[in-house]
Amino acid sequence: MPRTKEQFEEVRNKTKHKILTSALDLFAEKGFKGTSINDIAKSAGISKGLAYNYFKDKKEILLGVLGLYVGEIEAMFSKAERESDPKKRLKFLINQTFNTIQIDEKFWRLYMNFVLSSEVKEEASKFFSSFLDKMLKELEKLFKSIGIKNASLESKMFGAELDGICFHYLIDKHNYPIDKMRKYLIKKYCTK
Amino acid sequence: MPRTKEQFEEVRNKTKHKILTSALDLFAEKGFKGTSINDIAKSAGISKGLAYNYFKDKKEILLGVLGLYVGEIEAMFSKAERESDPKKRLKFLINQTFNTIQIDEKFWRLYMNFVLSSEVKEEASKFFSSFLDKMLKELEKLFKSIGIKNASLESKMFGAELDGICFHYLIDKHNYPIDKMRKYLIKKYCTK
Amino acid sequence: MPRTKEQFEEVRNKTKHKILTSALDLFAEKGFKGTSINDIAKSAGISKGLAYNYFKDKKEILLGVLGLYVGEIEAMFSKAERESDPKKRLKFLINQTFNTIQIDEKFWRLYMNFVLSSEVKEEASKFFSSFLDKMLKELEKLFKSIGIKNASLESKMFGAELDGICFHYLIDKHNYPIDKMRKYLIKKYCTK
Amino acid sequence: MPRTKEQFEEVRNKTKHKILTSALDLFAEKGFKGTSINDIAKSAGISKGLAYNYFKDKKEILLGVLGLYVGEIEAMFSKAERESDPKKRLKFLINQTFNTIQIDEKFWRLYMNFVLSSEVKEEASKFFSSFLDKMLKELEKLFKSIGIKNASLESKMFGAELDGICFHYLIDKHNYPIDKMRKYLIKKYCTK
DNA sequence: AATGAATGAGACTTCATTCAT
DNA sequence: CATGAATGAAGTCTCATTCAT
Repeated sequence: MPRTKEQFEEVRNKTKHKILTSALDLFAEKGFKGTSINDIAKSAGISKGLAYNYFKDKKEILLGVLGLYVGEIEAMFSKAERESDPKKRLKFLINQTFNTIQIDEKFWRLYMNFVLSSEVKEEASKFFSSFLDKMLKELEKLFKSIGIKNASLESKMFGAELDGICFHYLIDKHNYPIDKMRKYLIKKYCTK
Repeated sequence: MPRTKEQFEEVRNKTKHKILTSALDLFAEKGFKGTSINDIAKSAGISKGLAYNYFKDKKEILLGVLGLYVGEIEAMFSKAERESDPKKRLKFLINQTFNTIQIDEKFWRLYMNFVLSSEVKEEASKFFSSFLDKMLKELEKLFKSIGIKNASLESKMFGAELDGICFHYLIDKHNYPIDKMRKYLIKKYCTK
Repeated sequence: MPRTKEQFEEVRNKTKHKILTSALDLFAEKGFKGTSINDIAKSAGISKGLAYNYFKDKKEILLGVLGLYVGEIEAMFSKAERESDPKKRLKFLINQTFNTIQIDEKFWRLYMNFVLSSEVKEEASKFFSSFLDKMLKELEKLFKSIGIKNASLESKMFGAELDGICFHYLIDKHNYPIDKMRKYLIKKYCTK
Repeated sequence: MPRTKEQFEEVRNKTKHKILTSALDLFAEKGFKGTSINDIAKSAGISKGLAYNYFKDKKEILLGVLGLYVGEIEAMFSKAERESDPKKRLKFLINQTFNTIQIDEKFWRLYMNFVLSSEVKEEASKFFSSFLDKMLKELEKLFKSIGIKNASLESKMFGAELDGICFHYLIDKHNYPIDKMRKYLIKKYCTK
């Protein structure tokens, strides 16, 4: 008797997720080109061929990995919207950003790697660039509503600080004083 | 007799340099794994085989590329030393950094790409990490001598700003207001 | 009790037939190697696994497809036998041949493809070669009984004409004047 | 010291030719899909990788094989042009065709296989179809100039005879009376 | 010093076939 | 009887590296 659709669905989801998380780790560590399907399959505990039952090709796996975080990031922004006080909203965003940098470290490593490298030209680049763009626009709006003068420049500097901190944290996460940086930023931007 | 030797030497150096600059462009654009020896040789106008006459293997070419800039960066720091006034020294460093980001854009793209991903594990990573470390230490010293309170944190924030700006510039160099950012930084850190 | 068995049988036959006709279409269009079991299963509206419930492997499907037409062709010949007048018998054969070329176009495409290439060496080749041989022998007998001089050669030429016409028709069926060719042949061989 | 261009050229031509003739044999016997690059390389006595130094991909090898004969066929036609007497010209063409069928048997096997199969859709199909078309047009013209009534139909029948004979010869070349067929055709079409 | 032909390992990908359910 | 997840072999293709000349 065949399995029910639900049973298949569940197996598929499990395997798919295992592939994606394995791929995230490997891509983040060794880069896209530096990671073979074999690496991913082994790490996910499946056969090379099965990966192609779930993803049309290697690029699709990368996009799948990115997809894992799209929802999360958008959720963060829309959740921030609910906070009407601009400074509190900014504080929330800072905290969330620092949280995700530490929790989803692998993803951010991927982000930093791919937004510049264009190993996978169109697909990933598009994703990352648009994300950065969106974030900077959002920040500028927020800075304006806080009443910061020269919001365009200030928000860009703030964005640079965030990405610079993320960058340095990823390079040497064990020694980087990320929590001090977080507090510093909150004090600087979110108090009168 | 020595004449001939010198001429040989000069030809060798020229060829070597052409290989390295070709490689830099290609690595920066397509990544290390994405660039073939053939690509480099063609771009340098030589044969594949000849490249191996100058470099033991592909990794050596990468290290050679990095070596191109080691001297330059160290020169910058030691030149800054000559300026005794700390604020002027910082100003000099900021200006030099922004200059090199724009002039040696390809190198910095490489730097940002490799420091995280380690497509070529040890060799390049080591180079880049140690460079970053050195720079941050230097900055902290400088901030202290300027008399900035909390120099450790402030210098790290300043480092993050520099790298963040570099990062965003490389992502979208045509639209990024890099000169405004430079002026902003100088005003912030180098005036009373 | 027997009722249920018959129903089962009917379902099986229907499914089997669907697989075979789907396979014929695909084999004729994309070749044996160019057609996957998945293609066939999808086209037949069943699962990949079920195909193996009906056929041991891919080759068996091909043989099954050929089997679909064995009966038909033999029926044609034995039906022709019933016509005692040799010229009428030849006329009948010509008409039947032209009919089947147009109706069972896919099969004849398969025939022409496989008789030479032997993608599937022995099985299909044997089938097709023996069919051709039989046909040519039959024709020679017929030509003799009509009283044609040099029946061996003439019948071979006639066979070449039939296969040549089939060949050209399949290459460009929309523009080929197949009905004119048919009439021409009948006039040439079946009238005094 | 590097080899001269001529030396390289010669090596390349030799290897390329070996690849093409090996490929012709294999494609003719086992089909395009049924022949692996490994098969070809082994048969040509080279490494798999080297094949790609000469041909961009497998399709290019096929086209290269076809190219081997393009010149030959066109030469045949233009040589026939020089014979002003139409019947003699037709006789020449018949003889040449039968010669090439026997000498270049492998090529004609390829032709018959590919013109129908569309294993390699566009590239090869185009080549073969246009060749057939051209030949039929040429024949029709020739038949008209001979003064044959109903030249269009007669020339098509003649074309079918040629291809049918070729077809049957390839199926069973050891037993097929190809020389008798040739004489028969010449007698039929080229004498008063 | 210089060339590019040649190799071979390894990458991506496909697919016939098996099997648990 | 029926499903499609899973495997593994095999195929296409790339590329760092070697080597004869």
